[in-house]
Amino acid sequence: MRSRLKETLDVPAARDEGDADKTLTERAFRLIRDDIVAGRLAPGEKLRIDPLRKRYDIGASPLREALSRLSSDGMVETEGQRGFHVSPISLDALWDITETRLLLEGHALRRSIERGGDDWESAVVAAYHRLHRAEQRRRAAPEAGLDDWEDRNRDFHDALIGNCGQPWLLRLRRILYHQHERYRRLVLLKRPIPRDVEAEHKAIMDAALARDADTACRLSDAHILRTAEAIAEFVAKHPAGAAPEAEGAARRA
Amino acid sequence: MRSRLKETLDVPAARDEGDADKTLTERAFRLIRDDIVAGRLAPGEKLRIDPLRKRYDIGASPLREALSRLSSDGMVETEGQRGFHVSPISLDALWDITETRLLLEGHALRRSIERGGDDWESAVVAAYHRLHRAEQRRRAAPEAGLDDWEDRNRDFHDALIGNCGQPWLLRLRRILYHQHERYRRLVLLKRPIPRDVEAEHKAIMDAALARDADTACRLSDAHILRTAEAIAEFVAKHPAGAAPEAEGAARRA
DNA sequence: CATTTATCGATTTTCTAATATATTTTCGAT
DNA sequence: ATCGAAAATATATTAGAAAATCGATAAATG
Repeated sequence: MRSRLKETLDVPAARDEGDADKTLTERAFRLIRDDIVAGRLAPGEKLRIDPLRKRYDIGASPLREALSRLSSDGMVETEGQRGFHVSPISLDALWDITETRLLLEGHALRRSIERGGDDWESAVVAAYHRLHRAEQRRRAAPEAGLDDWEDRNRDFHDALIGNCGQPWLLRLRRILYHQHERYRRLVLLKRPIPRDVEAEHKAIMDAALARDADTACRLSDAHILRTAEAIAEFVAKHPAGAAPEAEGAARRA
Repeated sequence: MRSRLKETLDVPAARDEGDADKTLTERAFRLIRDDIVAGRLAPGEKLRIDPLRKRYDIGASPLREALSRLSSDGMVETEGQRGFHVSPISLDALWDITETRLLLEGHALRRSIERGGDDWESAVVAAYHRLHRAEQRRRAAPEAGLDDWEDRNRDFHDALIGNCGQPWLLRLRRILYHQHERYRRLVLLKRPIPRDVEAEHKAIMDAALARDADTACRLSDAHILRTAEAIAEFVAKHPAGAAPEAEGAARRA
């Protein structure tokens, strides 16, 4: 009778939501979102339809539908008859996102651990392994595999909380994760990871597999908070890009 | 520097998000969502474009954009190239939504109370007063003012948590509130409110104004849980409409 | 003369209408 | 009955037209 919670466990290393780009709208959605998250579309930048059409080779309607969905996810904003633009960033928003994510992720992690199960355990171990490999590879070629590392980092955190049995909780938390990822990557564009994130991941996994929910949540909170603090520090020093209104479209003047 | 948190307090009794329907897309978004929440579009019902065009007198593109946004909010689902349909309902989803909302609403309420402030207090009192008047009116004409009562009930709960200072928390919680409202109204279509909800509202407000966050959260949790239990009981007895796939479109056969 | 207000044109966004693509149903043959 | 091919239906997409906004220049006012 129950139908869709396949995101929960079935495909541990699956890509994000909808998976395969069955329609141009889905394709546009993923491409634009990834460009925003990766910083290739700058915060506050105006998103005019024609340039986007050429950039992605996709017609106006699918683009507008994708942008509509992204506006529901808070990645772009749309105002009246004035088109779309990438959501600006700010320190306030960073802390808002961080605290709310802390709340959701903590709850989901605890539930996930309490429910336990063999499938979940092996999914966590597998995801950690894949992430570990990406970390090693990244140490060799620091700039190269960032996209890859991000994918696996996301998969690892998804696997940890994926057993909580609350699709809505996971859904909302994923929105925040993507927002958080955007802030993080704006920093990672210019700096390497500043601390031993790998060890933190291992500690969280060990606590989770030992069914020690309190410790796992504490470590997870610290993990997220440390990241947010690093981002905040960076943003405070380099205020560039903080809600710069129009940027990147300085083609005319 | 900070820009948009006007939803938080500025306009206590404001209607939902985007307010005025500046574009047909916004208009379609609100109309369809309200029809789904009010049960005029049944759970699982297929949403074909042509019938919708005639129903709302809006073209295909704005409709599709509105449906795209609604799919991000979980009100409709879209699968590959097979169009849109109203999200089905289920007991599992009800509890998922309820528990997740409990988490967000509790946190937001506590924050809101802790931060206090005169503006917030008066907004809460005003919203309660408006709700109170609607309750009285509804006792006189039980069926009539349901839409009105729902608006004011939403405004009251919004006012309580609106002072938490976390726009993202409010944003995600609002998604869940609408989902919850949908389940509730599917029941209210056929039954009156089964308990003294008015007294519960008053108790929550009193605790909030007394800055007793623990009590307010406890009462709020109980309030939400009791509602969910009433819905669950009803849905268990009347399994009709639970993921009925295609319904209401039984025009052909 | 400086500042504001009004107006026009260019650009952009929004929407309608028509085309192409995919899916579902129907119908006939095995 | 079951399967497969073809028609019918619906969806997704493109192209083009209508509405609105923005910027610049000109007129009006203090």
